Amino acid sequence: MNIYDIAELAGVSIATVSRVVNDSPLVSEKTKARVRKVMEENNYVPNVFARGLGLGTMKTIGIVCPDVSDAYMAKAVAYLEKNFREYGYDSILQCSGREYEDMRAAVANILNKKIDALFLIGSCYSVEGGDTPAADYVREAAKQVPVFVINGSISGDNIYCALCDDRETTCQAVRELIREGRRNILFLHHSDTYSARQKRSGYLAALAEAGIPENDNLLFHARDDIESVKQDLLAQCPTEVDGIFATNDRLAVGALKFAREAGIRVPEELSIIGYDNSELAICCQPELTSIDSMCETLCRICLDNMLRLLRGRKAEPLTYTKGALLRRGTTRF
Amino acid sequence: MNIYDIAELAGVSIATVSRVVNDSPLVSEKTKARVRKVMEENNYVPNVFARGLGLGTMKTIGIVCPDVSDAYMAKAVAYLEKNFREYGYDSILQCSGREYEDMRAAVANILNKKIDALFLIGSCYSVEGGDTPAADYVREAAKQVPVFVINGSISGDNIYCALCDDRETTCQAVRELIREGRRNILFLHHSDTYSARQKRSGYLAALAEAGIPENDNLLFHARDDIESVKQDLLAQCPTEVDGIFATNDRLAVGALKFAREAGIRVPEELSIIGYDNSELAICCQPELTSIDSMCETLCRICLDNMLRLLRGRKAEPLTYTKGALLRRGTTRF
DNA sequence: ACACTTTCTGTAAGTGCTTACATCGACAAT
DNA sequence: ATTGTCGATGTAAGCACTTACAGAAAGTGT
Repeated sequence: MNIYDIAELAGVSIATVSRVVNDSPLVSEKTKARVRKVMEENNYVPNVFARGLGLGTMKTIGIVCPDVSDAYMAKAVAYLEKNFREYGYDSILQCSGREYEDMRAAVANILNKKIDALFLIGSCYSVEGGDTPAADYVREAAKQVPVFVINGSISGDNIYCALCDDRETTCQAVRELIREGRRNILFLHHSDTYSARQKRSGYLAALAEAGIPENDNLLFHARDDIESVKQDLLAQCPTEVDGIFATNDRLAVGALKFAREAGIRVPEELSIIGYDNSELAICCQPELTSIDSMCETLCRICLDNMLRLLRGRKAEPLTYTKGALLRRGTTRF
Repeated sequence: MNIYDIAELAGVSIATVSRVVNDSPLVSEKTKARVRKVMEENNYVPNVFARGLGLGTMKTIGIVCPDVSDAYMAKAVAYLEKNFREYGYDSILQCSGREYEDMRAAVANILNKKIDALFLIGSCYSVEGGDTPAADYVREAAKQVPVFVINGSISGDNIYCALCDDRETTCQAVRELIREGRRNILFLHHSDTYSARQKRSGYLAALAEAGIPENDNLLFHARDDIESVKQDLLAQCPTEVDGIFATNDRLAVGALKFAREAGIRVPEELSIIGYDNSELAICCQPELTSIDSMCETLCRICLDNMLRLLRGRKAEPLTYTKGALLRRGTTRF
């Protein structure tokens, strides 16, 4: 059942059918109605490929993220997908893993699909100064199609980023720990992404403000699963630590488990703050004080930028939001 | 840069270029090499739409799930997407929500994309006897393209399901609770999906085996977020309860929080078992005994079935796995 | 040297749609 | 009656590929 069949059945030309499909004002309401009826009766659906060939676009948006099974990314993907569809776009998804080459391949592959826009999720696509190899292929991609980065920052033409001001947000959170009287605050991180570095920078700034000297022993690198974090801390956590700022909730939960095992009371002797406000935070005991990193807000910003762009208007290349500190049981404030 | 340009530059016809792209044995190695070189130099990529038009397929697989931000589904999507790509397929994703009409629309929409196979994730697509309205459109879809259902069961031609034998798995778990000496075991559930009914059936079977009479007060319906579950249980949990079987980990964690708030010791006075073995399970204290519902195993089965089918061989319409009980701190066994 | 394969390459006809341009009828203005 | 205008429809040329079929080149056997 193709456009010719419909044209024949409706007694019009294929051009008219095509116009009806696209709801062109060039067709009279009368013929529109007639053609539509024939289409419904034969449940005709235009062939996407032919359509794409003619139009050069298929109304799809590509999403690339390192790993959808990560809660933050899953939330973002879910939100984006839902909203895209409301505007008539479908999404094609590609999980790239975290290796440079795989990410590059993922982006290259998804570009071949003639997408109308590319969304990247996660700070692993970020670039500090703006000139690491990882950013190159994104800039390359941006030559073909607008690129939107959620929770990451890449400078360049046709690249639009929305991110949480992790530095400032972290700084404020650490300030609160200091106000509680904590002096030996551990910075617990896993990877060395842009986002992690921003957080570290905010952490150091808060210490500096309070006149607390830096201490390299307090920059603690751990593996990224709950059990390993616990083990790593049990093995080498400096004894004087009275506060832990973790770059994500999983690490924070690991820290909490470490405290329990080490017999350290939380929050009496040790305060813990997580990041991302995932479901893990309200799952543990005491519930974890965490930072809402505004996943959906960032998605919304990128989405709005995209719509603006598609309507021929200007979009904002870089937007910051601030995270919100959610006070719960692992801190005293 | 299209096939004509490459043909001209390489001094061959477009047919030859096309054959090189498709690695046809009809082209001599010599010309293949020459054409490939030209393609690389100009980084030529065949147009997907034209390709799709000619071939009638674009090597993409559709995935429909109610909600990717659910941990189980996210895990499945991640696994599938990764594996599809290994076999040269891309994935297009659609989150359907849990409403019947939305699910129907999602499936209809994704079918228009000329996908090569359709994957459905989640038991909300399931059908007990095989004849609820929800199954109709899936059967309709199966006329166009093979359908694979992960953790759900729909009978029909060209539909291939893989699911965890929730009934038997639940039955075994409840048996263990009984062996522990529990007599008043609460069945804590949220929705009324096929999967939930299977679990209930297993629960009842275990009770029957042990000669424990059914008690409707012990079939407890709660809302599906941690805080609400806790509230619901605080409000109306029968006092004699000494065991809780929850249909997912979130509910189980809610139950754990309830116990803590009600001053009931776990596992001394109350045992709790969850389902899905999500990260939540190892996050709480004591860690949650849970059932691994074999997400990736089920995905693997469907994937294998698909590959078999694409190679023209027969696939298994219905495969069961058994879940694995992971004993942790919320039970005494 | 000839016929006959075999191997490789080219020609051209799809594939189903969009859209610039042409056409046609109706109606208004002259 | 004649020209002009405008709205509705049709014609045909893309769009970038695949592939059946034709044909040329090369190799084989006699």
